Amino acid sequence: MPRPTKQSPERGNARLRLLEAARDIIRAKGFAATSVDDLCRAADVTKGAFFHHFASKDALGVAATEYWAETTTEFFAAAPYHAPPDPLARVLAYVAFRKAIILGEIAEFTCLVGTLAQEVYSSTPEIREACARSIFGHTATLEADIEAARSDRGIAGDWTAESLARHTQAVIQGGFVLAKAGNDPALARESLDHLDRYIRHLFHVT
Amino acid sequence: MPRPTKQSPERGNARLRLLEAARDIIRAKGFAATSVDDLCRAADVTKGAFFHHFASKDALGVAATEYWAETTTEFFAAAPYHAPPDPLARVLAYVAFRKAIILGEIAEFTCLVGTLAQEVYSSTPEIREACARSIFGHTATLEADIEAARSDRGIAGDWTAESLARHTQAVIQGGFVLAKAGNDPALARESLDHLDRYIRHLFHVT
DNA sequence: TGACACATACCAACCGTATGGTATGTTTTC
DNA sequence: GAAAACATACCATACGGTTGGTATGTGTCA
Repeated sequence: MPRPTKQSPERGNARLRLLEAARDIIRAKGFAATSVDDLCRAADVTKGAFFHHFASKDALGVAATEYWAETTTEFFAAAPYHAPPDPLARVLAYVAFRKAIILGEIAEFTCLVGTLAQEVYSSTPEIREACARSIFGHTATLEADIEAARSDRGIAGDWTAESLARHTQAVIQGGFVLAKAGNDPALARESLDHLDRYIRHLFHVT
Repeated sequence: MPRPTKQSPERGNARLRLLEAARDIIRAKGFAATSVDDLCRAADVTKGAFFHHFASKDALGVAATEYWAETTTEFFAAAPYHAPPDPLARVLAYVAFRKAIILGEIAEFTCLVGTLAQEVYSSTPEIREACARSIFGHTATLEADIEAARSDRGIAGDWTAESLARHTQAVIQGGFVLAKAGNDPALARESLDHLDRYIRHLFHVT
């Protein structure tokens, strides 16, 4: 519920700006190393505004995760990989798309919820659960195409669409970890090439 | 350089105990959320001992990473997956072994350097570099078997042994991220099944 | 329609504590 | 007795969070 004023049109944006700051700073520094002051400084608001919108730093973490889930859902929904009429083509286009958007600074293309989950999984269950909703909500959007491709082509194997959808995320997240360790985005792209090859193998296409 | 005493045989172990505490606590809470006092308490030593052995908390981070690299190197060197005479069998045995050791609490089977790299990659380059040495030092031990399997069997493809070795680590690390997010070790094991299937596909075996 | 009651959005200053780190003293071994 | 291996006591600051307050908007009823 932003309420801009005639005098100060910035007013009403504090919450959103804090969420954007959280998205960017936490991906670079991690959650624990990001202070409330860091966020306020980046969002150009005071601490009073912070604690007006969020009951605690942890609550900001949950809100930032949910904000990430919403924005990424919209982003992927609008992405071009849904275009092909063939389900398998859409799945492969998804993998290609994920590879194509690995560009620029590491903090810019890596995943907030992967970072957060890895860091706070045991200390802050609320954040962990929000991360799970984001990740597995996304896998759910992939599952339909994978299952359609599988039944269309009469593929039988000891794997499920659900499991393969999750595996795509594991490969992506793992690629991010290696890219961070090696300080090289190519390490993340490389694993997506293997994933592409794996899926083609599963569906007997080249 | 431990120096145990006749009176107090605990003495001389402070450094090692701090490293063990770091290994366990950082995997559960993350690096930034782990305080020096946490580590001293767990290792049952004082702050004086901590800063006698480590110049700073960051230096402890580097040392803990190196300690992790050494101990895991020994652990994997002694593991049974080296037994098969066939290189491909060894590679598949490695994947099976990695799956088999995913047991118990999440903090106990997940990887210190993956967690650390994800958290401090941009804030503390020395730790990030130590993580890279650990991870890519490990992939180097896999490369020989993969390459031997590939040339033995005359496998040609647009992938290298080096790249596949790295991909195994990406899948493992990504599995850990999903296991943490979903609070379920089975999510990590599941991705190793996909990795096993992928490698068999690459080598045309069932 | 206007003014009263109330809610929202935000700010500046402050508080108690936990933190990383230091300075100095004591014990133990070679 | 020198030096390593600790322990004790302490410091400065950064941290998450609180407080009291102001400005601005909105619902409502005479």
